[in-house]
Amino acid sequence: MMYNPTEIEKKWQKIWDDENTFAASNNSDKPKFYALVEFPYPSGQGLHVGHPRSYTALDVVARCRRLQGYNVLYPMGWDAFGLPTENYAIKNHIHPEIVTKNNVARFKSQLKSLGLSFDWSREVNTTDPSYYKWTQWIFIKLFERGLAYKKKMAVNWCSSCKCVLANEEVVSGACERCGGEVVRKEKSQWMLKITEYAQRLIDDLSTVDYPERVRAQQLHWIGRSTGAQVRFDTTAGDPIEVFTTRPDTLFGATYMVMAPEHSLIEKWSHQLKNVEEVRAYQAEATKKSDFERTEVAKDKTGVMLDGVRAINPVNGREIPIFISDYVLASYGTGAIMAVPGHDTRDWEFAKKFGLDIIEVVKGGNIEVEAFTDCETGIMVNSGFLDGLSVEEAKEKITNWLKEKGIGESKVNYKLRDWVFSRQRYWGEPIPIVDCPKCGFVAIPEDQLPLRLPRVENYEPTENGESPLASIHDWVNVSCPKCGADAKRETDTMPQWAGSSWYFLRYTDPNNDKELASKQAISYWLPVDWYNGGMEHTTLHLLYSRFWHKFLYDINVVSTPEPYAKRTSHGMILGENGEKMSKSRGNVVNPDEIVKEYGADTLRLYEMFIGDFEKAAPWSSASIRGCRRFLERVWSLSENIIPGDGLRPQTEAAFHKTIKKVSEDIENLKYNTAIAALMALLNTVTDLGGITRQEYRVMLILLNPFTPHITEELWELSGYDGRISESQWPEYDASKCIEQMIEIAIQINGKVRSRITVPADIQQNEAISAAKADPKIAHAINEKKIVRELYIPGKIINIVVK
RNA sequence: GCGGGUGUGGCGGAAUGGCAGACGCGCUGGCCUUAGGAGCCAGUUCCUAACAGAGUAUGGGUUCAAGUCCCUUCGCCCGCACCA
Repeated sequence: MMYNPTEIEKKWQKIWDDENTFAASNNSDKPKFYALVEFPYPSGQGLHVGHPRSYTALDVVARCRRLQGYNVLYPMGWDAFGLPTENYAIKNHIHPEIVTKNNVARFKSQLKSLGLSFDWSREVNTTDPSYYKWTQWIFIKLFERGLAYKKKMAVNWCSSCKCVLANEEVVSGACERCGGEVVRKEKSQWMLKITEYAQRLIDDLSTVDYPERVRAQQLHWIGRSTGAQVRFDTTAGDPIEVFTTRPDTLFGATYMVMAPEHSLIEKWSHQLKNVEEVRAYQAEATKKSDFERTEVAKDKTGVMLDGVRAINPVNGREIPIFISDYVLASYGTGAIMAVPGHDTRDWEFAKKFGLDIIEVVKGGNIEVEAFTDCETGIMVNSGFLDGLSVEEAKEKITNWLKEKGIGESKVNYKLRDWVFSRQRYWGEPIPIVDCPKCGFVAIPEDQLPLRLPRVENYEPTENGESPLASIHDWVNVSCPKCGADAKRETDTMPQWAGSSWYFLRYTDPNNDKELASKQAISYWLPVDWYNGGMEHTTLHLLYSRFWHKFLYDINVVSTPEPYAKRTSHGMILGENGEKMSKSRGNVVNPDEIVKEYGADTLRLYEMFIGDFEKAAPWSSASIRGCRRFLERVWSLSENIIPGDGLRPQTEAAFHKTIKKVSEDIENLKYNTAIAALMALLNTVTDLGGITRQEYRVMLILLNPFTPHITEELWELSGYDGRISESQWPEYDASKCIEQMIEIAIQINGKVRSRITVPADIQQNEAISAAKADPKIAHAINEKKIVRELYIPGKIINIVVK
């Protein structure tokens, strides 16, 4: 019989559906295992070959765990709010709801064709009112606890999406999604206080199993730095507060710099002799985009405030104050003390403006460049700090500042609060009413969900308001608290809202009383293994950790962290090694691969393609090798030879393969697991066939990777029940050892010959056997043997002179 | 600049300090075939007719033994980037 993947794949997909084979139970005596992949955004382009890499990898884990006796939850859903859908809807005059429905249907049928063992009865969709009811509920809880607030501030504005962006969504000055130019805009926005969780987001990274690159990226993004906040008095009376990580260099502070937006400048305007010049510089700075302002190689610019000077608290020296855009209003206090001797930026600025540069740590040459790498240096020109190490000086000066009441130690984070409003239609409405008397009022919980109104026109407006703002009967409401005329918030939530808690909903997807029952959450959480893309490290992954911690604080979830283990797959590139994209013309469509080779071949190939964590180029030639392998597994069913159990000559090979495949699946080494299975097939083929029991083991080991063909061969071979309900084989370590082993013999570390000896041979016997080998005997000849080593089972090395 | 990776055949890639190149692709030769983008067998790091050599980006070191550990230099990828 021929291997016909199209036929058997359809057959088994239907059976799994009909029999609910992969449904997880919230009540089970088995140990639980929660495997999670990032749910996709159902785009109009359909599934990309990159999606199955992640989905198959965790499908392998999920299927393997089921065979190992776990109660496995492996769910799937749709992260369906978002701009592309809205833009498509605008362009084609179809409601986003319809677009979403169509895209979801297409994605779902594509995913089903891959034979992924999702529990489809738990499917969720973030755009479903019964889902976003709870997204809104969480927002209200955040609001009630002061973690959601509205603030007028400079925001990142994507001029193409006509929408604000979070800091995390700006990539080198451009919009993360569309690449459009990002400019600064003053707007009143809903914000979430993620900064309040900064320290816990750092601390708890040590309690979870994340790849180093993910951990490092999050730490860096949160950007904790310790130092001191110091107050400098000024001749104008108002002090300037600065943050510094180097309080030890205070004696070297020869000028100060404030961000152009700093509020003191306005206050001092009447005392400044060069107000015009200052105003001009401020205007220039606001006009610049973020990208221009943060260009690194850029020359330092600035204006000195003429008329106000600061006083260095350690020596009473009067120093000038500048404004410059190299100081950011949004970090620290928006002002710095400049120590040009020991900070590169300050040094450049000082050189340009002819300011004093004082060496306060010995060791560098401050005439040539700032001496920044000076943590081990000794203090000089620093009064009572002279002679101390940098570390001692830090401590002494901080204590001194505290005693004098002019400063104290301080921790700062680069992380900013999360800009949470979007001026768009296709998102969750923010459930807040703005009442002239009561201020912002959350709508009562029993009125959730606050549904998106049906509208004719959902195009963004030029003035930066949400399309919802023009729907008068929706906007104008009475205040839920006092009944007065009030207005609804018309912005919607960002794309990241729904995905910040979706993994909780899977545990109890139809609950209309709670986002999920406490019981279901405590049973399933934390997620045991979460795989997803690196691109979400400082977005979704960080956001969802924040929300989870908040839900932990209000006693909705029972674990401080949502994911016990995170892994990250590499991208699948086009055949030319470049990122797949329509414009490059190197896109591979998974549907066509399934049609030509079958889903099992696609799955196997994507797992075999290379190191799971690294990017790998697609190869339409290599995939044929995977199909060939499956053909050989198929025809092996017609080559069953008599015999019971494992044969003596295959026993070690099988036990070793069971061990290798089991371990490799745990360690993301899918490629070598498959290589081991290929090698096992070669072994039995060389022996002329396979016994029934051997074939059974081989099929189970292969089942997580290629579920359809193994299910079919299982049935054809007449084994009991379904392979998906069978048991994962166990290996016996003592049986992994071959009876006879080949050992290499080295002379002075170079391999000169090999001998085959019993595995349990003793050192002296092994060495005598080695010396008896003619090549070795010849090589030793009359030389003096200095040393003889036998590393059991591995190598013999004879050192001669 | 900072952080995280990474460098091995023609290609994707294997190798708890112990036989470098597993497994697959491709390629070469053969068998089978009317035919082959099918199948089977053999071979395939480089140099060599063969023996012998050389070989894991670079230069050094540790070791009986180094792709693997330590130091140097170089290249590439990803993230962050005037964060005081």
